[in-house]
Amino acid sequence: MVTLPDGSQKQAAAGTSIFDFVKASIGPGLAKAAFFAKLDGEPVDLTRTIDRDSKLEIVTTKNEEALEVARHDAAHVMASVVQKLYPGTQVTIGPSIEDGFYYDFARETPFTPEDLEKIEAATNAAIAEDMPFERSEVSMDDAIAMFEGMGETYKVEIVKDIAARGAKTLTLYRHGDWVDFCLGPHGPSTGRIGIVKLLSVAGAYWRGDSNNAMLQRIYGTAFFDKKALEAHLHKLEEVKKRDHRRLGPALGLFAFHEFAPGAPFWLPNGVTVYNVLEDAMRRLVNKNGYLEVKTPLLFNKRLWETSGHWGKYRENMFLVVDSESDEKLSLEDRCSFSLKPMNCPSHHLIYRMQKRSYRELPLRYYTTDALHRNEASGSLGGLTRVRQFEQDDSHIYLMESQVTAEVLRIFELMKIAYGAFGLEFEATFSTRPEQRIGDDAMWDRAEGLLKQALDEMGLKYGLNPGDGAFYGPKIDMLVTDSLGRKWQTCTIQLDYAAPERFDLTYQGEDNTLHRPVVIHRAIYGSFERFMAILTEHYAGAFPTWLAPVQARVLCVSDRFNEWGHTVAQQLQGMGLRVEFDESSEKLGAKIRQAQLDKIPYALVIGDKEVQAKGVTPRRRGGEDLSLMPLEQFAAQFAAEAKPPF
RNA sequence: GCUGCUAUAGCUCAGCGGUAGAGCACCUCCUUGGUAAGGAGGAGGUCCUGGGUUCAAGUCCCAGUAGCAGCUCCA
Repeated sequence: MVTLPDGSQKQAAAGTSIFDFVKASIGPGLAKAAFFAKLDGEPVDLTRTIDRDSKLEIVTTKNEEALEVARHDAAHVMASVVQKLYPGTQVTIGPSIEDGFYYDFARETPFTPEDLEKIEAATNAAIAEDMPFERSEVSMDDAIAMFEGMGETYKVEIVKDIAARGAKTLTLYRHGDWVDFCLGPHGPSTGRIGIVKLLSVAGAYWRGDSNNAMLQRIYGTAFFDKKALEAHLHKLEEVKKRDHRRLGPALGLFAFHEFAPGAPFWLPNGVTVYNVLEDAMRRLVNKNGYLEVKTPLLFNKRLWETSGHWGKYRENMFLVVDSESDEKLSLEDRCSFSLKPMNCPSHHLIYRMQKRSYRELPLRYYTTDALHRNEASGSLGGLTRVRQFEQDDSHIYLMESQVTAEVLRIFELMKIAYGAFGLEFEATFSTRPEQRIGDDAMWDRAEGLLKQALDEMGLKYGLNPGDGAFYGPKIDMLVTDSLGRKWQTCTIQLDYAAPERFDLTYQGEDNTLHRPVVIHRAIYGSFERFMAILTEHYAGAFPTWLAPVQARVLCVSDRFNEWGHTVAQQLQGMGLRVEFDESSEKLGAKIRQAQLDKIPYALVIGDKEVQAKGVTPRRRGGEDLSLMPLEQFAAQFAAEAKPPF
């Protein structure tokens, strides 16, 4: 007896394949559209036989999950083609991933872009051959012998691992004369994959470990039809257009120079946005009991020895040679100073500058100083990974009993800040890792406090067991932008180690000394990364309150310049960021330029406006407002330009 | 840091062994034009840097630097 998703039940003769059952008992149309099935929830091939009462769900090519399977099919086909075209190449793994798939190959000579074209063509040709995927099971010993015979050393290694985990048999999938092992399921045949497009080659370490051999990874994607593929490629183009690395220089926000890799130059427009963000955050934290401080950028390494950075983080620190140090010493010994990579240790020093009372807690220090981290050259990229940046960084010193309430306060600030940008956020809760300090009782308490805060906030969160810092559990925030992409912005971390290392204390109500707990938190995270997110989120068209230039005055002819200048000056006098277009272009060209510069308002001035002492505003989207008196526009413009927090 | 790719005018790119090109931007002049490009003229380049091959090198080879796609890393 087979139960279908709609609850209906149908009789199936024992031993019939799912495909035959569907064709006979449900309909040939569904059988034709079917890609794989779920038998009692377990994904299986359509060739799987039904041998007991079960729930059956047919997954058709309309379903996203089918596409995932098809992409895995595509990875198999591509691997088979690569081994034909390039004998001696070993296969390793090839999963389907978001939006596509990849396959890692072991080969002396890397693949060139020309190779990729050849492989792509041959892959699509193999798809056209419409070879069925055939599933079989073999014993582990047979599997090992088979892959050893084929000289597939990586496969042998994986199979041995699987055997070591207790598996008795291995599932093989064959199409044509090519075989690989894999859990499956696969689609019915190669012909059902649709169309494959290969995108890039890159190196990837075997098993993701940089001590291992570098493999050649080919990335590709597959779609059931050409139209869907083209839509996907078009979407990639659109994302590219929003890329902050392209928009930043084009809109005069920021730029990079070879002489300072990983350190942005903030151009006038970018500084304006940066400052608006920074001012808003400063107002917000000031209203919420934070105390702003500034600390040195350059510190004696004794600070980092105290904090533990010298041991654990030195590779990422920019060390500074003390010119008065003994030249005979090693270079590292001469580097008695370092630029700070984090603010926490210097905040701890301030905490220690006087005796603290429980009455002062929670004590919240806020800093936006520049931080320097010597990130690996290959990991730099735009504003999302830089070597010099600033954070809206805070360290909060409090009693354990205050933690939950304080975390809730932080969530409230995040809600205000992210809400202003229309960014949704969710949380990931990371708990105790294997390597950790403190006893289990401490971790129980700490995790309980954070969990309580998450629950009280009603925040959606996922669990990341074992991913906490060695010194405490943490909450990571993921924000979702206008394209649905997720970005990690900040973490809220509980720290039980720093108070020990820095011997931080407070005098309690009971007149004895106690250890405070430290919370590390930032809301934007780094201003640099946040600017990147916002630039792409808004596609460079910042809302009026953030826009570097909020309005530009455009005169129909320079005969109207006098009133135009009056308008610009009056608005500027109100603190609004208004420009005057001096060019001798026609109005259409000026409008076009304002639009390309993504300025929220173009203020058109001609005869009528001069007569009426007014302006005719045009919104960035193309919407024309009607002629209105300057005072009226100024009032509504000023309201719109006011930061929301 | 690792693998691969890339580097030509401010930007986007073409050129590919024989003394440097286009579009846009920029400058000058003309045009005074009502909602996404008015016209004409002009200026602008140690073709990333350093080596090598060659009679001859943006053009081929090697190295360095930076960027890009990934991998590793990411408090």
